[in-house]
Amino acid sequence: MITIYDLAKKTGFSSTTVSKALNNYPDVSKKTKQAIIDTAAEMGYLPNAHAQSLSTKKSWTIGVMFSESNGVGMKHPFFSGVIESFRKHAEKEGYDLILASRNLRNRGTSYLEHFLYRGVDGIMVICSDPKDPQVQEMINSSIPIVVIDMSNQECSVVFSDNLSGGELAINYLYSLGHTKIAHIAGDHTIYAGKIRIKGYMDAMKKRELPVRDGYLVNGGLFSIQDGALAMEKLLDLADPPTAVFVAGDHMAIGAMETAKARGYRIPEDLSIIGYDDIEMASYVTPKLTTIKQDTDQIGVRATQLLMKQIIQKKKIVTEEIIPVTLMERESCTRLIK
Amino acid sequence: MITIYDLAKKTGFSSTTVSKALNNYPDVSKKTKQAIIDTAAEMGYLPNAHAQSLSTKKSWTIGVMFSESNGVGMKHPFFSGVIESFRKHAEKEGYDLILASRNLRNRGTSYLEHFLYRGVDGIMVICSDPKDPQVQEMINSSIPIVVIDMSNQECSVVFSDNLSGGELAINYLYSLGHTKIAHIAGDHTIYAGKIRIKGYMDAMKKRELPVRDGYLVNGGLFSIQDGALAMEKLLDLADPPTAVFVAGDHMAIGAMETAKARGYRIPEDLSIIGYDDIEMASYVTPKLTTIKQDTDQIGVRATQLLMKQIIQKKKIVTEEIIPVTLMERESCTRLIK
DNA sequence: AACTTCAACGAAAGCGCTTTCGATCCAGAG
DNA sequence: CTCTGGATCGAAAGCGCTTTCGTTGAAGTT
Repeated sequence: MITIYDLAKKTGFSSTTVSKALNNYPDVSKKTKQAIIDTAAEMGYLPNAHAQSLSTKKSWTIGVMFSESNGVGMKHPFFSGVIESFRKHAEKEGYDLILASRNLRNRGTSYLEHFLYRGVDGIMVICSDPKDPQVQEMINSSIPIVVIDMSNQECSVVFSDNLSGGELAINYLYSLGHTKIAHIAGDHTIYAGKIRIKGYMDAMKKRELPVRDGYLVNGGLFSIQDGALAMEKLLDLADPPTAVFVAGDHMAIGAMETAKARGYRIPEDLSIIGYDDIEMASYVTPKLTTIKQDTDQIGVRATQLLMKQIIQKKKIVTEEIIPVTLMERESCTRLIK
Repeated sequence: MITIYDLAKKTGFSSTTVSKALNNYPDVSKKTKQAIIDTAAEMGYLPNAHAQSLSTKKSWTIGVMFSESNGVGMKHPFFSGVIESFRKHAEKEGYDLILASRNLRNRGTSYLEHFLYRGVDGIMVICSDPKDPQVQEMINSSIPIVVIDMSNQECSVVFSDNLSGGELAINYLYSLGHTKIAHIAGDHTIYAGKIRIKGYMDAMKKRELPVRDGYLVNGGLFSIQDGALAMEKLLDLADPPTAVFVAGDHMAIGAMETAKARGYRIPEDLSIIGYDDIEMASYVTPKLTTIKQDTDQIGVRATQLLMKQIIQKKKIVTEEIIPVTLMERESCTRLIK
């Protein structure tokens, strides 16, 4: 490894001047600056990030944490979509992402501690559980942070407009003539799940549609199996719905599976609308009509929010709500009386 | 931030002893060791990773790079599956992953340079293009590295058994009575694509099945659209196949779409088998029969291989071939004459 | 000629930690 | 009572870089 001292020796300047030249300080002449840069290139010099960070207290890294409540981790399309978008944009600003582990050598450290240990400049969290103590700890610390997919009054958050998502869905279904509309909900410990329930309830009330007994069924942790199970309950009802708004695409797909298995035709006998617009939604049969979350935009806004805090060196608390859109496909149709 | 000097002051020992106590050196008594650890906990001491790395030349980080030939990046289920598995296992060994960017502040640095700059202990690469110059550069360097999804004679690689994958597929189709079997291939600049072609050709030859004109069609970069296009070509043939082995699930799904659009029933009129076993495969209609790549196992083996090199401090060149399995679902059926 | 100004450079301390190499002290050996 | 060896501890250098502050010399002022 070649250091600034090597460059100093070679060029005849001091290490101070070398450092300044490399960092484009004003108090070094054009000529020596060029000379130093040239020999740096020639000798294949690379700065040492650790030394730099130690000295400047800035690491140009961002810690990324996602809670894996249901064990899917990065494999969930929503997560990987957001992370990828975030990565791309953070990269443009010069930051690397570090995917942190918790159970590092020094046992029993929290994520916050771990990020502190790593000296990250900021933290990006994707978490759906507002009560997660690990996330709380990070939010309460003074480090710049942006959290995605939940709401919080004490930090920067960005999440989809889950409320109007429900409105959109119900409105659409209603416009197709449906009135017996059920909701397969995400667990209410999960922020998005809770709000989507509210969206559903509000929209139903607004149109004076009754939420019949059993029409609000908990679909658990958003998995395909959960959705399948929930649909069973719905179809077991004495007076089953003609349309169902499902809080997640995976669940919706599971729901379609059981409906089909039970002989229902979709959408003729039962309209289904999902939430997320994962890639799969476009390729199941029938193609799933759904509420699209804009993972790209979420990543973009999250980056901006975090950068702002890092630069200003102060936390800013704000809510960034990303609009959702209705993706009209094939799983819903006009109610035939 | 509180340092070992603060601990030294508080406990009355030297910083040397504090450091030794924290690192469990043998030449510090049980009693003082405990005292130091206690006050460290009490004062909320956290080591500084940058200082540590600077001093020890070990960063406990692994650089991760994936080539985004087709722009999907981490969003592709295979990538995110492997990365997630790798992360989990590297974490157990005490390593954090750093997702690197190339165009950092210092413009025009390569990935290798960037990883060197970051001082990673090793590199994990997911790349399908054996010719990628960036990857070559890394392989040729002396840093521990493991590359996934391609073959190479000069480093540790782990990839699926693409050859027997083809064999498996053709064998299965053949056992169902098919002889007119086509192949929608991945571009041959992509390692997996190339080998799967070979697997197809070998298996066909082995059974003395003719590869008719136009039966080997290039599906490009593994996208759904690519697959759809390729299937058009196949169905335009004067003597179209009765079964097709597709080099990737996305392509297979695209292929199914056009086949269905053209009025073919699957599997009655046309059997289709894919490659990957992405989640979606189980939920399209009909459920896609496919060759499953074991992303978990790939991640596990990659971690092990990399750890080994890091510990032994020397590159080891070896090939780890992960078995694939046939996932029999609904998109293939016995040929009805 | 004496003085101010400014551009260009360098000495040195500091960032927080590790590690080598002594130094010290005391128990037990001779 | 002296010597040896082992157990504990610390001084100091070093990792590679940044940054403050001072120094130098030449150009410009009066």
